[in-house]
Order: sequence, then structure tokens, then C-alpha cells
Amino acid sequence: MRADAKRNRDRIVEVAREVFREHGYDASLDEIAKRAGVGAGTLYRHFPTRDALLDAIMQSWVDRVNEATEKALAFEGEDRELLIGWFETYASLISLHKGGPAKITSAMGNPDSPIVSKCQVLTAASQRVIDRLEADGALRADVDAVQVCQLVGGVATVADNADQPVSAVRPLLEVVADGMLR
Amino acid sequence: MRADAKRNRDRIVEVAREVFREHGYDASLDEIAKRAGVGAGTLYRHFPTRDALLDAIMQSWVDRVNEATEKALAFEGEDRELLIGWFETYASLISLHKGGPAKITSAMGNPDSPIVSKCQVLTAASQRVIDRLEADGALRADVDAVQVCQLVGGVATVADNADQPVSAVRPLLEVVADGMLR
DNA sequence: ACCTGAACACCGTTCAAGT
DNA sequence: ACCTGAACACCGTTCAAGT
Repeated sequence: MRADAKRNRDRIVEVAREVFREHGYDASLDEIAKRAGVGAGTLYRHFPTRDALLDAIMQSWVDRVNEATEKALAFEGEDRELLIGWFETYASLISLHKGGPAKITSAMGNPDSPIVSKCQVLTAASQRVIDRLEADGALRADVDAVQVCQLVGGVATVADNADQPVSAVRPLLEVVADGMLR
Repeated sequence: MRADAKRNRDRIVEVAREVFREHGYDASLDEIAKRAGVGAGTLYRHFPTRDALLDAIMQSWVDRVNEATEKALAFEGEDRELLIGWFETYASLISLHKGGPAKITSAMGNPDSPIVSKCQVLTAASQRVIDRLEADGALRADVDAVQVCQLVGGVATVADNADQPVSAVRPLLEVVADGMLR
């Protein structure tokens, strides 16, 4: 890739992150191009779809997911608290910007989504939490990681749609946790 | 209201119901006007916002909610089955068209929403189911109707976003039910 | 009083011309 | 090889003119 192409690409991703945070996932791509100082065609050349741009944005976000997972697993205390804590972390992680929770959760379990690899990072993280609880014998046998991601994603979507912080839906997360635990 | 105005209004609602079912809640309002055989301005005169049109569509839908509630309450069997059955019914009721679950669920508990009255119909219905279960002593004390609507609405939104039928998310509804029951 | 539809604004997407 | 930005298409919304 040519140096100027790489520079443009990086700049677009950086600006997109900013604009998505400000205006949500439905933000104007034209504004992103303008703020990045490139023509509209350049944006489309690098990212043929809106989702491709989202995928690029989430590249650096993977590190944060892994960090948060380690932190959750290091928690020493009651299983219920661990689980609810992870739910809150998970919900926050997918609340990158308005429209994010719905976008990510609907991609969950869909192998054709342009952001599959990012969903896998999330399901893998949830799987690790589940494994830890399963080892404690604290879990009902029939829950899998994708279901957990969908459920918590659904709750996060509720909060996002209502323009409320994740903390506002904590009672819902507690119900979900209780439904999963023995 | 003049006779021709009423005729136009009714026609718009009827067509909107059809078009929303076909193309989801984001369908083009222009297409609705065209199919209804009215000018774009006429649609805007009767329904200044997209939500006002949705509210009108849901007018007749209220009867269906009440019917379904009676049917759910008439169920004789285990509490768990009753609750899961109601969840499935609820999820189907708010899946009027693509985008419906998110729209309705985000309006839940927001007094300024243009479709508040419709949300109240839903929460009242859920409250009746909750009351029945509470009388049986089957419920955890700390669940209210709005929370139930939000949780089940969140699950319905997951199904809707992934273009899947309500039946596909039944395992998630079971987890929610188990979280609510003693 | 109500309706029509042209006009405007806005945004996504493409592509010919330029470097 | 990559970029630009004008051009096109599409849709929401308004409003002057018509009945």
C-alpha cells in the first residue's frame, strides 16, 4: 500500500471513531470523509460498506476486551457477583456508540457478518467466564456463550435505544444472572 | 373532519400497515403516500412524524393484545410454562414489523414517547400475568411489569435484528423466566 | 379546509478526470 | 495506484398554488 493511501486509511478510521461516538453508528459517511480531509470516493475505496469501517474501528478495541476479561476472571468473590460484573463489563464494551449494541448483537452467531471475528472475541471472552463458573458447579448445564452474549446484548440494546447508561439496566442483568445460575 | 380527509387518513393507515410489514419501520413514507394515492403533504398533515403513524397503526392492535392476555391467563398448568408462554406471546405482539421491537421497547417507560398509551397497554397486560404468578407465590418479589417488558423486548429485538422468528430465541426466554421465578 | 406535487435539502454511491 | 469531487439517485419535508 502506498504511503499516502495508508495515511488516509488511518486518518479515516480515527475520524470515524470520533464521529460514530458523537453521532452514533448512523452518522453521515460524507461527514467522516470531509473531517478526514479526503474525497468521498477515497472512503469508499478503503471501506466499501459501513460495516467494514466498523470492523476497522473495532481492531484496537479487541485489546480492551481481553484486558477486561482478565480483570473479570481475577475477581475473587461470589459467583453471582462475578457474573453480574461481567455482564456490566460486556454491556459497556459493546456500547461503543449509539447503535453499536444492536449492530454487534445482531451479528452474533451470524457467520456471514463482516464483523464475525470481533463477535468471536466477545463469545470467547464470555466462554472463559462461563467455564470458570461451570468449574464451580454454579451454572445450569444448558447455557452457551452465544446465548449469553445475545441476552446481555439484548439488555444493552434496551439501554442504548432508551439513551440510558448501562447502569440503568442493572436490575435486568440481575434477572438474567439468576436465570443462569443454579 | 371532512369526509375526504377521513377517507385519506384511513387509507394512509391501512397502506402504512402493509408497507411497514413489507419493508419494516424504516420504509419510505413517500411510497406509503404514493400507494395510498395521496400527495406527500397530505400524509404529513395527518401524521407529522413517523411515530404518529405508528401510533395510529397500533390502534386496532390493542384488541389483539387484550385477547392474547385473556388467553394466556386462562392457561391451566405450571407457572413456568405460563410465564414462558406469555413471553412468546408478548414477543410476537411487538414484532409487528422489522424495527418494531426496538421501537416499542425503547419507548417503554418513557412518558414522552408518542406511543406511550400503547406501551401502557402492554405493561398492564404483563402486570396481570405477574399478579397471577404472585398470587401463587411463584415470583421473586422484586420484578415489575416495565422490567419484564424491557427484558422480553430486548430478546425480541435480538430476534428481529437477526431476522429470525421469535421461536428461535425461546431458550433465552427460558433463562429470563427462570431468573424471575423462585 | 384540505389536497397536490414541485422544490429544496440531505445523504449515499459512483465514476470520469486528474496526479 | 490512488485521489478528488461533481453528478446522480433517493428520500424526507415544506409550501405555494389549486379545489
